[in-house]
Amino acid sequence: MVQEEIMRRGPWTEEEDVQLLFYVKLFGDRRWDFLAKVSGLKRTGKSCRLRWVNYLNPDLKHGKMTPQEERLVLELHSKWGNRWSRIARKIPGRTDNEIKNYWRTHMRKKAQEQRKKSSVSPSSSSSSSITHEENERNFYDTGGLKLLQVEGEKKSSDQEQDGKSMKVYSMDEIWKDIELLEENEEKMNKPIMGSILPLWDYSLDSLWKDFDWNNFR
DNA sequence: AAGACCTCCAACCGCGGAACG
DNA sequence: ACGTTCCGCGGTTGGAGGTCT
Repeated sequence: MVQEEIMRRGPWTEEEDVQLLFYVKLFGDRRWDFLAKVSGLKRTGKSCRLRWVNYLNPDLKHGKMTPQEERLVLELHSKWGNRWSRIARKIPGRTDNEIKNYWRTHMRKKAQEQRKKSSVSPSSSSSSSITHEENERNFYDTGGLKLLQVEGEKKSSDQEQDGKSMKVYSMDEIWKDIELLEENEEKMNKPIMGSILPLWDYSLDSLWKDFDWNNFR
């Protein structure tokens, strides 16, 4: 279609952000196709929604995950697997995208560490036919922490079962892992808490501040 | 100094399901 | 009941910036 050809894609500009903020404020964060049209933004409704949900929404926190949030993510992921939006709902101010990205980057690291360990002492996985690559995939992909699932433990194709979730990873092990991680971070002189990104805060704050809603009423 | 490699995250895509006419 | 539209989800990609060699 001709209309699709002129649709903008890629990174959002500040002007587009301001424009979207204005129209969301005006019409609410629903009916994204409509919003996209009336705003004059050459973006799809989908793109507008994504920008709002993942970035512009003032309820969002930005910056590094706190240890508490990390724990929650681990705990909830062990319960629900890759149900990112569901996990996000339990962690105020964080989006599914953010959590998903966090999980992929941090858990990949963990998986690699795990891999190193197991290659040093291969005895534990002697009966398994799973390759290292498969191990890594299982660890941070759909199965959550299946890698560490004890052989013979009941397996379920879908972990989605509200309160009666399957347990694949003991919380003790999770805490231990986190403590180790935090120790390492402290040794490397990296502050864990309170490192909110000033740059982002500045830009969005200024965006919200500079934008005087009253002028548009 | 510079090129290669890695990490992180914003944004996109495809799909399924809900809502609506 | 059916088709269409819209929304939300999970997976994936691309690029910017950082780190390593």
